[in-house]
Amino acid sequence: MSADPSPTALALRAAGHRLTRARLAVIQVLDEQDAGLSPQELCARARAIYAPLGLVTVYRTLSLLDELGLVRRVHSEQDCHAYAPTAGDRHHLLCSGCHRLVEFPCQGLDALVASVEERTGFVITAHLLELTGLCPACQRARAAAEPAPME
Amino acid sequence: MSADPSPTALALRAAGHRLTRARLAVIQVLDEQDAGLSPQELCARARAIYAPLGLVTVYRTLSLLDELGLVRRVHSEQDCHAYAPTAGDRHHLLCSGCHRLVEFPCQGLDALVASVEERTGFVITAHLLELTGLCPACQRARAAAEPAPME
DNA sequence: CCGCTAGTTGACACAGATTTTCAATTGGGG
DNA sequence: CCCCAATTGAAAATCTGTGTCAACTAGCGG
Repeated sequence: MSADPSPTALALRAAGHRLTRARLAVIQVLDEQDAGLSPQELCARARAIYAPLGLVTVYRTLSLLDELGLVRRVHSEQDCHAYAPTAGDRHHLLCSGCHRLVEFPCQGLDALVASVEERTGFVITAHLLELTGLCPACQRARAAAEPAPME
Repeated sequence: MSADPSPTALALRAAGHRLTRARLAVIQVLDEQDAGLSPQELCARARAIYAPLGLVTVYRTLSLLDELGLVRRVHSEQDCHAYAPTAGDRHHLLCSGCHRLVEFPCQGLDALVASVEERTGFVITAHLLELTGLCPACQRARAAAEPAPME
């Protein structure tokens, strides 16, 4: 009941900001979820922890955390304004049929990043990779709907 | 004055849509720029070509072009809703210092895509890759501003 | 070349999301 | 424990994006 090992909260305090109840509630919800949450969803869930929390404060807390690099914005096609805690390099695989979102770990991108850095002189600090395709179920559904592929 | 080789316009007509002045203006602006443009910016620029253009029409045109895969949404951190013409598999490299947008051709992603397809059973049809980093100029600027890296 | 019709358009109304404003509250150093 | 500046929440102001509808026009048929 005393240990509060949330690295996010610690980082926030280290940056000279106060650890208020509102912020702790937001951080706790963010830390528990790793799927993207919109400010609205986040606020709703955080109210279970700290009832008087206002949506405005959620926005402010998110932008503060974002500035400090403690959360990341997730850009899915449908919901562009979801936030997730900064955790490794996760990427998204989106089904264009049923809009299911699958996450997969980063792998095999290092060589590409290194090559781009070399060619452009940039120092790459982050990457966003989203693959879009058809999941197995939607492939079957589509195959059933379009009998002959015309060829 | 007669040749209008805009492949985007042709594709639009091929899909059974009318080539109206409003749409042509939007397409022309999109084709001229390859940095991401927000609907607002797009509308402002397109009005130089076709003054009565309404913002509503820009939204409609963009979503139509998006459906047909003729434009792509660029998810930059600041402006999540910018659009850029789809041109092959180009990817974006965004400088977090000066917000410059550089494009680079797709390369070295095939193996990763194939591996994800194999593991998930998805058929990947598109991919969005955005790298964020610091361009050479901003690296220099930053180095000058922060004299000693403390180490 | 002309007229017709359905696809399109622009203005306005509307719904939501995000920001600003401001007085009241509160974290945490002294 | 006190105090002050950082922070908060509510309401209002902005912005962004969507739905509605009468007027307009691209492009087909003649």
